[in-house]
Amino acid sequence: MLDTADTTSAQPTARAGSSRAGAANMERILDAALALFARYGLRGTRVEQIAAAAGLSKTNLLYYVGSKDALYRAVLSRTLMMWLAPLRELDAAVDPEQALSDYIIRKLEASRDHPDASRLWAMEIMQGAQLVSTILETELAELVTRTVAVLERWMDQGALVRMEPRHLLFMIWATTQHYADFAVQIRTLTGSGLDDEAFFAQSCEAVTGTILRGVLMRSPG
Amino acid sequence: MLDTADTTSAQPTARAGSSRAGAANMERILDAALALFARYGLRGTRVEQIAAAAGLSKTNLLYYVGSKDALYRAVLSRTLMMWLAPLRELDAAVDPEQALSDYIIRKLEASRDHPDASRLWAMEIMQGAQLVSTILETELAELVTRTVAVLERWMDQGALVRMEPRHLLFMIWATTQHYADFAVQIRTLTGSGLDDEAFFAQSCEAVTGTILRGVLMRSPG
Amino acid sequence: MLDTADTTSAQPTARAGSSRAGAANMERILDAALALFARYGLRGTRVEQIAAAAGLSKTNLLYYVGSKDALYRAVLSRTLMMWLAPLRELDAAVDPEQALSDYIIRKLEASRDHPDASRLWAMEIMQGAQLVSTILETELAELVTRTVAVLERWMDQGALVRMEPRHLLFMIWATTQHYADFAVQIRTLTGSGLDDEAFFAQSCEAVTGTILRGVLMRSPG
Amino acid sequence: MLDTADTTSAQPTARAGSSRAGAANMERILDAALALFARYGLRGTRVEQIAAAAGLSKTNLLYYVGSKDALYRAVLSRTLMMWLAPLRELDAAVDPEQALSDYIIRKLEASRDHPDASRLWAMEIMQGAQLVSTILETELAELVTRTVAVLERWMDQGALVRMEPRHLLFMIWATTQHYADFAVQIRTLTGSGLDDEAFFAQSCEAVTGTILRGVLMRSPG
DNA sequence: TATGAATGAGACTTCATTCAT
DNA sequence: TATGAATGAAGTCTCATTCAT
Repeated sequence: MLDTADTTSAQPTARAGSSRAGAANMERILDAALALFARYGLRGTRVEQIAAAAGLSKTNLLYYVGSKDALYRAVLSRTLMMWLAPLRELDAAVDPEQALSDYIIRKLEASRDHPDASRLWAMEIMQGAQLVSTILETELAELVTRTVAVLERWMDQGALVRMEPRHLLFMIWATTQHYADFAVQIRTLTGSGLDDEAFFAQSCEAVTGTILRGVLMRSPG
Repeated sequence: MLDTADTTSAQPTARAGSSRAGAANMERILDAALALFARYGLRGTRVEQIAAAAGLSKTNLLYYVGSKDALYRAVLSRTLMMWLAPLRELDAAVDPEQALSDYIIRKLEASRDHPDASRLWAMEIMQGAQLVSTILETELAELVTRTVAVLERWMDQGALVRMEPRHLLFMIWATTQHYADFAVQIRTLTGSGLDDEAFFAQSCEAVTGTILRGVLMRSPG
Repeated sequence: MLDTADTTSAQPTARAGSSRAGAANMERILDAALALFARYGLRGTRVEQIAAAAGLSKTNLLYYVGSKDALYRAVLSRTLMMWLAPLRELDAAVDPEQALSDYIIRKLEASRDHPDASRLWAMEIMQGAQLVSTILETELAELVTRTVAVLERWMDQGALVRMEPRHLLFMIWATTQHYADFAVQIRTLTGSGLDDEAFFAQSCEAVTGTILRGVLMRSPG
Repeated sequence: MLDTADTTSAQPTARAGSSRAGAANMERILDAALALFARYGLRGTRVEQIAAAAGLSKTNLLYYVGSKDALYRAVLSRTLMMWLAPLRELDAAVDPEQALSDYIIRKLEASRDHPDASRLWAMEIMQGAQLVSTILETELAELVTRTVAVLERWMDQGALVRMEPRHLLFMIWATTQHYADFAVQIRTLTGSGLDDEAFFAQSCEAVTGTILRGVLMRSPG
């Protein structure tokens, strides 16, 4: 059963999952759960659905995960890691153009590779961030503070347009995640999505180009 | 009971609610439902919750709306109107700087004044746009086609940076709606939200500034 | 409101229905209710259905009839009269062949003209005769006793085959009412019903012929 | 859960109930349901009632049968088999007197042993045969066609009085089923029922005697 | 008379979870 | 581990009836 206390552990301590087969099952469960929770929400997803998607019986699924809520928390904590990773990797050492460009691309790649994670995160925040509020207040806040310092340094150096740095972060998050969260809408309006290579490149170009032009003091070379 | 066929009518024809008291109740119901659906989703919201929030008995609520699903559809159709309105008003006659700036501000005002509507729309899209797919494919697509033409004309005139115009729309939507959809996260990280006048101004400035710099050929005056 | 105590009164004392329009409404209500109760049963019929069929609002219908149960009882008591009438008219003075023949024809006419009444009666009996048990035990029992005496006299006279006379009554009831109660089945198997003149004649002939041959000492002339 | 598609299967395929205990439960459920549906109708019977009668919890009952409607259909399909069986066994090889006599007795035995089935069938037909119309049109119609051929042959041979053979079938059905369907009325008027051995014999004698005398060319030996 | 509004007592059904094997 | 059986707590919706006008 999942350790229901530690919300942040990506690899939840499980009474199940210690064996080879068990671990594999656990993976399948988490994958299936992510896909379904991201689509139907916590309440909207039925345990039986997840079990079917993971190829287990409902009872057996619960044997592994303890409860629906615990599973949701486990999925969420895994998602969190994915969500925070790109920001952690923002490189303060390189020049801002390169750093921001890399960051935006990594975020778009995340949107392309883990759209469900992005959507789950979005739904969780929109619904009040009940379960992740702690993470927001600690890990994320801290990470943001650090990033803000970097951005401000760049502004002080005259490399970036002067603005509240957090808004810049919000804009990057918003634009990049939009391609995952609103994928259905985008597909309806363009006929394509990030999984299409050309479309990915085009989106990358549009987002990076516009934002960099918008915040760099000199147009990007 | 709601007219469940016409999903697009903002003022759902009600079997009940034709009288004075009925109409007032209907308003209260739609308001309460929007707030709750946006927060807890369709499945996560209980009819009784909505009834309580609207000051009616559960039974009486159902007398007006017929069913939870029908109510959801009614709320959604109302939300849709709010969501599409700003884009409809985009003025092709004025110069692009003014037009885009106005549009962004209107979108931010919408995020400030109707954050629930924005969130409901977002959730609906993220969950596959089951109910609004028709609207996406017809009304929205048409509106976008028209707007794209305007943007392309501006690009042809050398006023805007050349890019796929749809990405510009996506960026505007993403950045402006982000302030409503991720309000909790933003509040955690900044301590404020769009309801704060100064913060609204600051956000406006940041978003409009960055985007306009990012897409106008000459820096905005 | 109907007098809910007196189950047998065909013209229930109503607080409504004293005026011209009221009486007309009451008729329409009873007709509509009979048709629906006969088809869907007491529980299976909704007050609103009856109201719609009678051209009144649900509330107004209840104003007239007091309650669904009271209406059901009123309809039933009316039905009862129809059901008992033919037996009351069985003429002990004429010869048995004529008397039985007439009775069977009257029963078949009743099945043709008031199939709903027959069905309602049948359903009521099948469901335990909760409401009509009193009538069964008093009026019907008495009527049957009288008829049995007549039949026995005819047997004593050697006009009829000797048998328990009640079974003869049951057979007549069963065969004649069958054409109303199982009309759907009959129509499926023959393509016709008692409303068709030829079919009515044919049914009459078959039933009277068989029963009379079955119970008269000498073949009917 | 019941296979709700195949209305005709007497042994409804159940998602649940494959094990020993499950099958036994299923039997108890169907029995209880038949008794109650026959008495109170579909709408008039509460799931909880059936569950109690079967010795299960309401939830567990639904675990087996899926829904009230599905249960009703299952009961009905079982009833159908009972109803059609006697006619299937009508033996064209023996002489008409014997064959008809046997058939009538079998039908009376069915009325004695499965009165609920008879009543349920009757109610279903009276209410329009919504669910069994297909069976009426196919299986029953076919069976009747075959039987009609047999009866006509007998008429051609001069063994039976010439008449539309279907009316003879109707009369047999009507008179025999009457003892089940109108049992309450019969008991009120005679103090007895088919479960009483003497009464059964008497009824048998009366019905067979009358009908055979009514349709055979020579009085039965 | 007539009707829109309102309600409470059900009734069906869903679903996460537990039990027993 | 794995699963069929069982359950209780909820949740939606129906419907006869009453209220107020």
